[in-house]
Order: sequence, then structure tokens, then C-alpha cells
Amino acid sequence: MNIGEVAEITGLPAKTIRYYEDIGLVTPARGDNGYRRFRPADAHKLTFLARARALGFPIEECRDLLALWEDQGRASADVRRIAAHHLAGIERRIADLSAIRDTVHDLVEACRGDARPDCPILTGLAQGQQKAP
Amino acid sequence: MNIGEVAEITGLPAKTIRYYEDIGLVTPARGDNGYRRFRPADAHKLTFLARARALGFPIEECRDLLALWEDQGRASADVRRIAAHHLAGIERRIADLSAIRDTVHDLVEACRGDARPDCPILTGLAQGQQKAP
DNA sequence: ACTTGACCTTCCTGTCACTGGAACCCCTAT
DNA sequence: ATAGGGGTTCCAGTGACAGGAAGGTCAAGT
Repeated sequence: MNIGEVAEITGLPAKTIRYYEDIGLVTPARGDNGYRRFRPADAHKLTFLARARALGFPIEECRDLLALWEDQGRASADVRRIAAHHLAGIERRIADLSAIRDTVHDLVEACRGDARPDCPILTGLAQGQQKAP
Repeated sequence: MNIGEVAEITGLPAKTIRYYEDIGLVTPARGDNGYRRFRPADAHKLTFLARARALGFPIEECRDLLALWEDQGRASADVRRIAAHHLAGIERRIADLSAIRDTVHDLVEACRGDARPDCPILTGLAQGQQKAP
């Protein structure tokens, strides 16, 4: 398989696949013309990576997950630890974003949004108005 | 005021304040020694920026908000439009993250996390298992 | 007068995970 | 012969800073 076909199968842009080779996540063979030749195992790896990335795992955790996936002697505890750590980070980000959303929502609600210049959003930003808890 | 004092007042790192000068968000005067001299108006601007950034507005939107803040003839509709657009983006991000959280949560829950190698997280990533709606 | 230490300056590099683009090579079909 | 649609490399840019090196400045203490 050439890179275009793998890109279609995995849904990853060819640029991204080249980048993943650059950083050592995959190591496709090369043909006589210099083209990358991807074997099914490479495509499976890339599909795994695409899914892990879509769930927001950072690259280095993807690398670790990939290594565990290929290690038949792994302990599932190691996998779980990585995923649980990621989950905690996601929940923190959601909490942070939710607090921000509430504040911005209140500001937007308070603003009439007409042609006049007085604006609670600007005064809120200037005065540091925060969502009451 | 020197940069350190403004940093303390605004809560922004001095590095960040220098960066904001670089990209033209503030233009403090300079003393004979080459030090930046911040006037109260500069500090107010930076406080405004710090709050807008804390609410997740990207720099360019902060620049626009700052310009509107200083424009006495603004229409509050222009401010509201920016904030509403930002709010929509936040809500999209929360929705995306929530879907991810649900999927990762389910994977973590399904994994025993012991010394054995079989792991629903890895099979889920390999097979593309998704949270059922 | 000298030194110490805190503060300030600029400049360069690195982050994260790509994305866009230039310039060029390869293969097949018309 | 040419046109197109692959592929290749390398360089630069993204957002919003952070880290660090190398050096100038200032006030206080000895």
C-alpha cells in the first residue's frame, strides 16, 4: 500500500502519517522508487493511533499504548493507569471550560447588544466580574 | 511602574507582558535605562487582557475587545457578537470533550486493571469501539 | 569603593501536533 | 509528448507563551 491508500483507510492525512514516521510511531518499508510501502500491520497501527488521538491521548501516551498493545505480556493495569490519567485530565478540562462557559454566558446574557456603547461584557472584563458560585 | 510590579498587579508573568508588547497589545514607555515604564492605563489594559485570556478569548479577539473597550462610540452589539461567538466555541468544545469523556470512561470502567494482559481499552482502541448513544 | 543580589534587557530555542507550500520525481494514460 | 495524479524532501508557520543564556542596572549593605 502507498501512503494515499493508508490515508484513506485510516482517515489520517498523508502529512500526519509522514509525521508519525518521523517521530518513530510507524516504520513502513520503502520501495525501489523511494515510496513508502505500508503492510497491513502498519495500517492497523495507524488505525489504532488515529483512534487514540481522536480520544485525545497525547502522542507520547499513544506511543506507550501502542507499545503495550504490541506487548503480549503487558499488564492491563498499565493500560488502565494511562487511560485513567487521561480521563482525569479530560474531566479537569471540562470543569474548567464549564466555569468559563457560565461566566461568558452570564456576560452575554447581560448585554443588550444594540447600537449603544454601554456594555456589561466590557465592564465585566475590566472589573473582573465572575460567576457567583 | 517596572514590569515586575505590573506582573504582580495583573497576575501575568513578565514574559507574557513582554510578548504582549511584541505583538502590539500594549506599548509601555521606556526609561533612560531601557526599562519599560508602565503607566496606570497600561496596567488596566493588561488586567483587562488577563481577564479576557482567563475566559479563553484568543489573542486576536482580545485585541478586538480591547479596541472596543477603548472606543467610546462602540456599539455593544459588536462586543456581544464576539462574546457570543466565543461562547459557541466553548460549548462545542465542551460537547466534544464530553463525548470523549464518556467513551474513555467506559473503557476505563471495562478494564480490570490487573496483572493479566487482556484489556478492553486496547481492544476498544483497535476495533474502534465507541460509546453507544 | 566594592560587592551582592534582585531586577531588567534582548535574543534564541522549544513546546504540540500537525498544516501549507515549494520544488521536484514517478507512473500511467492518452 | 504531455497531462494528471500520485509520491518525495525540506522549510516555515501555527498559538501563546516558557526556559534559558548573556549581559546591563539599581539599591543596599559592608
